[in-house]
Amino acid sequence: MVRDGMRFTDGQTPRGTARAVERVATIRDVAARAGVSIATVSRVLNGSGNATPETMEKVRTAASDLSFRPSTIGRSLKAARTRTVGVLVPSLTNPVFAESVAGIQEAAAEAGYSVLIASTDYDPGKESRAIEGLLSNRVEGLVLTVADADRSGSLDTLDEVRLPYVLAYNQPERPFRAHVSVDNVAASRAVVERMAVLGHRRIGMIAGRFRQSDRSRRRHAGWQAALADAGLPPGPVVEVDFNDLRLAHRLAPHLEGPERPTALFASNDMLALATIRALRDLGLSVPDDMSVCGFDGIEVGRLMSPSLATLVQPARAMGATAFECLRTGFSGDLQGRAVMLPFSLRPGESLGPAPSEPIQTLPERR
Amino acid sequence: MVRDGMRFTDGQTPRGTARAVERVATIRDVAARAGVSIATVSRVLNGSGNATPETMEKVRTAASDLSFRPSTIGRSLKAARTRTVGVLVPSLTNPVFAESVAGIQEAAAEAGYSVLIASTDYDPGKESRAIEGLLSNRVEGLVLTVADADRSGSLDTLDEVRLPYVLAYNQPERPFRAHVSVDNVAASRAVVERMAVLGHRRIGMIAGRFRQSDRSRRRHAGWQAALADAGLPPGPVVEVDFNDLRLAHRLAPHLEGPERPTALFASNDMLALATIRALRDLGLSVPDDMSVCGFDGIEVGRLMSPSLATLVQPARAMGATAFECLRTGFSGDLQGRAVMLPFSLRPGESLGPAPSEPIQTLPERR
DNA sequence: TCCGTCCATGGAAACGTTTCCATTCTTCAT
DNA sequence: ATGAAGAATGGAAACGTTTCCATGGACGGA
Repeated sequence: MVRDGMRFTDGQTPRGTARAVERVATIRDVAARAGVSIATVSRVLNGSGNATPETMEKVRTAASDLSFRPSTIGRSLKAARTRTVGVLVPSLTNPVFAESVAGIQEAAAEAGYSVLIASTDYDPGKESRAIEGLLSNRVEGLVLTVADADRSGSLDTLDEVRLPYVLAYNQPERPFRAHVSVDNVAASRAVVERMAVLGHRRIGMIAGRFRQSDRSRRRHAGWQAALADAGLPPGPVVEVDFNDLRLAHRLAPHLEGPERPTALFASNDMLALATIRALRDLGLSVPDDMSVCGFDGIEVGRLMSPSLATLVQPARAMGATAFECLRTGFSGDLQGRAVMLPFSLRPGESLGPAPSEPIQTLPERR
Repeated sequence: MVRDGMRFTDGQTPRGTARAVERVATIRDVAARAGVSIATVSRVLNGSGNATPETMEKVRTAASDLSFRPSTIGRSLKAARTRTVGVLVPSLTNPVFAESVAGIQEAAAEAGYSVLIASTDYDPGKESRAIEGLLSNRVEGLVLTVADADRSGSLDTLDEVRLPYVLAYNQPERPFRAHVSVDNVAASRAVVERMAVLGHRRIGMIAGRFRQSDRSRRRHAGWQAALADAGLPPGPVVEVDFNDLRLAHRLAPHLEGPERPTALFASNDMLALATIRALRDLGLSVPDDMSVCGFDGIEVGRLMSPSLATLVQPARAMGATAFECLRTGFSGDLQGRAVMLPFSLRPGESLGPAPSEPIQTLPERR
């Protein structure tokens, strides 16, 4: 029995490269040093089963002397549980996703889970490879945001292998897929109604490609419905690609003539920022010549000038909730679960009252 | 020999909860279905060793019928390699970190590595717990950004267990810790020199807490050195906390009198945005009354008005390079490796020429 | 004093891979 | 025809855990 010094139970010398890499201590090393069996070490360290105080002491010191850290991979193999979740988002650099990932990560850490991350860059190839990787890693579940939750090969795969997942931001039309989101239609209505209250009667929309985003579709629907309810004509809709945010030449055609909109609703904040920038390049002032309101509630919106008016989604809570939903759903049924989070309208300098001249011809709406 | 249908080699029924969870297929299931041994399955699927075309065919169909995905955890256990790296950043919601994480993730995916992510929120407790978690997960190495790379318990731990790591953004004074960064001193000098060229002679600095950030210290040093070289007096330095970005009351005292600065250099972009916001709240116009330049080069800076002048770090490349550095260093020695990435100055509307009155008393600097 | 309990501990199996080694079979040169 | 060489394949060990089961000892009650 070796009482002091690291003992390599298999008798081989530590493998090394140019730089001497010590073998990391295993439970056998701890057992040898403490002079007990590995079963006892496991029990003591996990607090399962009983042990003499002296034994516990011996094991604990041995473990700390060797700075033993139980290998989660050995543990996972035995337990058939990895305590790991996967996260898949289109992009980490969009603040709204970054924030929800932060929420997931925080909640996961709290619950003792690890987080494997992957991103798709809106590329279906990357997306499916990412999913494969996560599946191989035996994540216990996934929180993800996909382009279109109603037709997604990745989600089909997940359904097939019956791996639990919860969508974040996505709001599928077929509701059997668990998701956490805001009520995008109602939220968009709130924006448009607010614009109407401010006297705007020609309200356009800048939207992400409908094909590419269920959210964009929903938000467009809300915009449309609110306009109809208010008896306002639908303004121009500009569908833009997320890869090309230089909008000036796309917007210019709609900014001429007496029928030009006085307010633009952007289907997300990145689009709203790009819109403001483009308007400025075109010589228009926001909000004097044109009001703009975004959707997402990214933090930088508060810092810029003019500050960005936006529909705030609780991004961090969205991530955290999705994780909780997933975790509590591990042992139950996730099918059809949907959580709607509250939204709010954050006022900002980019959204002001409509210019006065057109209003004179209209009864003011309260 | 079972020829068709999934066979559970251990004879137990699939364990299930409320929702029938099928056991995921293992290599034994594939072997049984193909009528070969698990060794053969492994060889065929990994392309190691030879096999009859028919055998390969049988194995491949069996694997795909069962949608077999080799468990990386079984594999890792055997191979003592996890093909996983850990990433640790202060915050995922700061765009500059989000972007570097994106770079890491991209490079890692390319190289067939998985990415475990954790964040610290500038909380040492969270930081050490995160490190513990990553160590337990047997990551092969770490890319991380810490508050102060010269005194970091986490880095000491990593050195102790000899786990390879590469710092991103950090630029430790003691250079034995591998890192990828820009030359922060030179970069800051470039900013200040540019300001001088534009006629500014009283240049202040808004900096993150020096205690909290080696970068902030470096950038401050560069600012100081450049001022000295230009024969300019050091302007006011405002050290701010990252948790409280309402700066108006901090800035106000320095904005009075004839000696007030005409330009402010912020040690990072989030600070620069907050500064612009505060100035605006105080009734000053940027850049007419005060120029502001940031440091980081976050993308949203381009979109806002006024657009943000900033010292651009190649954040994505920083992440990608750090990962590559780590990966190629796995088998070698990482000690003392330092990579300096090029920086550039992005002009922006927030940085304009100095107001004319003070210039008349000064020889213009070229 | 003896028997039955319970407690502390150890042995060993199992989880899903990869890989070394051994075995069988084919093939080719002598 | 015989032996050697090589190809195809299978058996089994190993990786680091957890946990079931067995064993031995202490202790209390009759």
